[in-house]
Amino acid sequence: MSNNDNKVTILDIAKRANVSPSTVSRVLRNSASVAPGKREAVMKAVAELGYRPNIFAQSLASGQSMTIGVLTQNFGSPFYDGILEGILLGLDGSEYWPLFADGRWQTEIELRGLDFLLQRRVDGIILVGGQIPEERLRKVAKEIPVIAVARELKTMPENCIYLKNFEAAYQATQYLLEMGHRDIAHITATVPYLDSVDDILQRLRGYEQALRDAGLEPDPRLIVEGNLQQQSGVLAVEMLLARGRPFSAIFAANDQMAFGARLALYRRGIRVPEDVSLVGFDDESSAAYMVPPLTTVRQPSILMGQEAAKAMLALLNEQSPKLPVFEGELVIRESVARQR
Amino acid sequence: MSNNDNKVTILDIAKRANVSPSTVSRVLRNSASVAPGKREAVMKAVAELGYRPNIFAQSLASGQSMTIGVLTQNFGSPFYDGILEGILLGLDGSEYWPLFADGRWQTEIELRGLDFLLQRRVDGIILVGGQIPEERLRKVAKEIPVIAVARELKTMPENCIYLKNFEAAYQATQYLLEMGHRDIAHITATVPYLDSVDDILQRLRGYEQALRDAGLEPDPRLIVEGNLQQQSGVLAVEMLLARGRPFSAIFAANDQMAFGARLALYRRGIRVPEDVSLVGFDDESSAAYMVPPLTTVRQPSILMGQEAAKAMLALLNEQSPKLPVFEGELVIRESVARQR
DNA sequence: CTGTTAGCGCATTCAT
DNA sequence: ATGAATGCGCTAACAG
Repeated sequence: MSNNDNKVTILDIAKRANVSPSTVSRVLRNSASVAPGKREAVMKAVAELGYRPNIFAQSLASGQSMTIGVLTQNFGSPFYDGILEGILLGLDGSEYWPLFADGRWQTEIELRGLDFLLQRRVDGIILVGGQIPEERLRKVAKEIPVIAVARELKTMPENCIYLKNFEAAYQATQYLLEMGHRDIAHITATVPYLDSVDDILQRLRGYEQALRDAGLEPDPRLIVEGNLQQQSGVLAVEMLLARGRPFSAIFAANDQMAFGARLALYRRGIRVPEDVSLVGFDDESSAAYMVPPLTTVRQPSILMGQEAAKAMLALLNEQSPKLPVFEGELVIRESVARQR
Repeated sequence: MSNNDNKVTILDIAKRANVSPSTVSRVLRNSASVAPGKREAVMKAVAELGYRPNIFAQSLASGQSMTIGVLTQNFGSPFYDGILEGILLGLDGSEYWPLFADGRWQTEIELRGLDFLLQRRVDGIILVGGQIPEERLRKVAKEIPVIAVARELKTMPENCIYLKNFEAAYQATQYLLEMGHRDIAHITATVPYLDSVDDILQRLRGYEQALRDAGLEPDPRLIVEGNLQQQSGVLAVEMLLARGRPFSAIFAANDQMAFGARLALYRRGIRVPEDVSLVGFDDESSAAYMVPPLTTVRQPSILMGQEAAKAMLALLNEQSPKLPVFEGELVIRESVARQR
């Protein structure tokens, strides 16, 4: 079919430079010392002929693909895209190139994506969230390096970059308590085809624990469930309102649902923060531009992605990086008011 | 180095199935008819040995990489991510896989990305926005199919999927005029290292033309310049306010800047839409969740991405797709009020 | 330091 | 319909 080879091979430049193909290979990948004169001749020939190494031949011969598989969950979602951006940044300048696959929060699709990446012979895999069973991951990790971002793997903790969701949620809830709130609602989430995402569950647990430590028993009527998307935040608030149980604050498990909640409150004429205070999670960039700006927990997605990329490069370089664990920093903005 | 081959080659399954390697290849790629018995034996062996074709060997031998290069501008930005999501969707089910590169709105980086994709021997290239000179693109297009999304290529119009920015901006401005506004500000944009992005420029032109057609001369004091990001919308409004030229409406060249504008107005105690009406562009998902919801021009990013992917697949299949041109639909929400 | 020789795994003639 | 042979372009021993 339509083939895009400029047909210049290592052989052509070998002839042009009056050396052997292997010498060309050597200077190109700097794998052994070559006489300065020949090196120069090779470089010259390369430039003159506009030579471009055929990556498939390279990979076939060397066994390395120079690619890193990135298995994400939700292409187009602010938080995950931030991580991807970070990975891109972290890989910049390296010889590796990312190969993306999207699991769409469905384990089956995710597994297919994993297979695809494996078939593409990626040299390493970065998981962004997701739900692939750890057992499967351990099998993969025997073959190639595996790093998980925004997911805590119980059985392979040394391969994860994540945020302490429980602690961060605890802190956020505690802040609301300190501001005098006693009736604090929580919007948690499940995703389609899946009962719960561990991160989100940890946030719920942190919320509950903070209440208990303040001598309050979590009230099921104050806990509603969305699906991480904005629209579900709208519905969650409407459900909350319908239940008739009064509340003075809402803590949403992510910013997107907090935005939805904000809109629902607006539609009902409920003011933020005068009537109800609102706290989100993730600190995606829109959070600072909500009206009023949203108090939220900062999850440094870009940084996390960068760290993941760096760790992967280290692993590919036979080193053992120590991965950072992130604390969620509470970013206080005007969406929370003191409750008298 | 760390090599991840399960070492099962076409030869192994040839032996196992008592056929020749070429027969195996034939059944695997369905390139010629094979006796049902042998075909079955091959399939069985494949399954039993867990055979996975080596994609590099395939590519090397066939000259096809089965990948499509996607050159984007701003990984992590809502609008472009939407397009990427669409491309992913459109490619789903095909044998092709996307390879992403990010130009970061800098022509130099973009050109490097293009080279990288070419070196990766992609079978086709989808450009998402960007500024690569058309001359260069035409050269590439001689080798492999090229499709541009969200960018109008003057010299190769049959390869573009874009939105009529001028007309859409005209329409949005006209709407504000119909609502009684006469003093309409516009937030346009340039990006770093670049004077202007053509899309954005077209929106400015559409705005100006609508004013003129209504008998109003565009007032330079009502035109401010951001950089497409949210924060620049804040600054733009502050600049506008500082100029002292009254206005009753703002039309921002994208939603992100509209969000920034919204915040700036809020901070100044200027109500939307009672005091100032606001219109954005793109209809990214947050627009509907702004408070109040943002009137904006819908640019169907996901759909555009899907169409691009489909068109690319058609081209790779030696067909000539006719590409759609999108009209921007004005989505009317509460951020605009009638001016008395 | 450098050239020669073998593959890497598969697709594709060319015979049969 | 099928097997044998050749080559894709490059890397990596292996000799010198």
